[in-house]
Amino acid sequence: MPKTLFLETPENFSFRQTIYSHGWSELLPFEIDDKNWRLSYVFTDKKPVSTVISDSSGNLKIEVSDAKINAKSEEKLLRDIRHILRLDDDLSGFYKNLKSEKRLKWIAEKLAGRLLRSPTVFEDLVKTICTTNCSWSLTKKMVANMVEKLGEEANDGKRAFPTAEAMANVSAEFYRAEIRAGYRSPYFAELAEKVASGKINPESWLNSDLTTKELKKEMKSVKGVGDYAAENLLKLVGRYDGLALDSFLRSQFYKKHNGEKACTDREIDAFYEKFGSWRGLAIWCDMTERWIN
DNA sequence: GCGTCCAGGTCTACC
DNA sequence: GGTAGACCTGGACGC
Repeated sequence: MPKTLFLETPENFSFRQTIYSHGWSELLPFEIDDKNWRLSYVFTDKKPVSTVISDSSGNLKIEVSDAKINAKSEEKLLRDIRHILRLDDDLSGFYKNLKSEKRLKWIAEKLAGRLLRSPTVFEDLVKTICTTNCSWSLTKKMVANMVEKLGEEANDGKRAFPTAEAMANVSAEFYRAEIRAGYRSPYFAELAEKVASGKINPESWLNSDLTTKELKKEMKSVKGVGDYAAENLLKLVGRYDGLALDSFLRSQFYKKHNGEKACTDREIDAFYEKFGSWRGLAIWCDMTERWIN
C-alpha cells in the first residue's frame, strides 16, 4: 500500500527546472517522466524506499511505495528530498549577479540553477566517474548495471543505488565484466573500499572548511577524478567557481559564442570570469538554455 | 560485416 | 607545469 506525503517548497523553486537541470534524472535510481513531470527515486535508509515525486500546487507530492514507513524514516526521507532538490539553496546572489547580462535574465525568471543531486556525495562521485571519457549512453549503462546488480530491492521491485559496503564487496574484475566499467574498474573497487572503511568521507565535502582549491585537490586524490570531475562535484556540493569543462560544454560554447569554431579553455574561462564565484553555474545554465525553455 | 572514430577525461611517465 | 600516449566501452559512421 502506498502512502502520500507533502513537502512545502520555497517561493523561488521550480520543480521542472530542478529535475531537468542536468542528466542526473536519467541515471538510476532516478527516473524521469517528462510527460507528466514526475521524478522517481529509490532512497536508502534501513531498507530501500521507492518514491514518485511531483509538483502539487506549489508543494511537492511524494508517493511512497511502503505505507509502513516509520516516523524516523519519514523524517530522513523528507530531509533527503530537500537535499536532492536543493530546497535550502539560496540562489539570490546568483540571480543578482546575472542582472548585468540581459540575455541570461531567463535564468532568474524561470528559477533555474538548482542542480539535481543524489542523497549522498558518494553516489554523485561514482556517477561522475561514470561520465568520464565515454558516451552518455555508456554512462547510463554503467550506472544501471551498478543499481541492478548491487543495489538493494525496494518492496515494489525497484532498486536503490548500492552502498559503499555493497560496492566494496565485489572485485575490480566484477566491475569490468558485469558493470562494463572498463579501465575505471579498479578505481571503483578502490573508492568503495576506502569509503566503506572510513579512510575517506565524501559526505564531509558538503560542509568542508577547506578552500575550494584545497577541496578540489582532495577530490582529485580519488582515482578517476580529474579537473572536470572535481569541478562537477564541486557544483553538486554548492561551489560554482569551476566551469567543469567537458566535451559537451566546449562544443556548446563553440556553437553559441564562437561561430562554431574551437577555442582554448582559457578563452572560455575569460568569457565567464565576470560571474565570479557563480561562473560554473552561469556557464551550465547558458549552455542548457534550450533544454526546457 | 568490418574498421575507425570519439564521447559529459584521467593517469602515468617523461621532460 | 606541461605534454604524449595509453586506456575500456559501445554507438555512429563510412565502406
